[in-house]
Amino acid sequence: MKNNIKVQRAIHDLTQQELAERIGVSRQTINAMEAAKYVPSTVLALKLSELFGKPVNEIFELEEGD
Amino acid sequence: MKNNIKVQRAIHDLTQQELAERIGVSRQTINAMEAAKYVPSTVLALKLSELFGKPVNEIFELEEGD
DNA sequence: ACAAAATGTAAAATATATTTTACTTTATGA
DNA sequence: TCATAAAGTAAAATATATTTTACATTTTGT
Repeated sequence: MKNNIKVQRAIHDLTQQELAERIGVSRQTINAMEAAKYVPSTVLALKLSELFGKPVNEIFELEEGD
Repeated sequence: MKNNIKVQRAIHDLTQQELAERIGVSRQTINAMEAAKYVPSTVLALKLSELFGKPVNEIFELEEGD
């Protein structure tokens, strides 16, 4: 699964730290998520969706092998 | 977080077992997910989205306390 | 160039998703 | 009614998300 969190974060001019605080996770979680190092929960995906004003499907996308 | 998986499953006329096989999880995972007993991964949400032809945001929704 | 902020990364600890097995209860069709 | 499929549930085991702490590297502004 891939995502465009880094782009969305740039659009909304947020640091990883700020984004982390807004959705209630650690900075490392944001960092690892952007690097697609693991699969976040659906609650996190929905929170990002809400904050960015974008559907989950436009932030996250399935890849081969998922 | 709440969801309408049970309804979607009815629309597509699938048993929990069949749905589980389609998206590659156990039947208990589907059952527990319908009962909102835990938060599934974003990959699962996207697979349901793909199978049901519905955006993740129309299958899952945040609630107070999430 | 310097200082400070932001980002990348990693290991250990903890919380939680998911599986497996197994049993019970409920719905469905002959 | 009887047999069977489907759904509900639970405990233990395993995999994985997330946090915490800590440090290295890169970026940014002055």
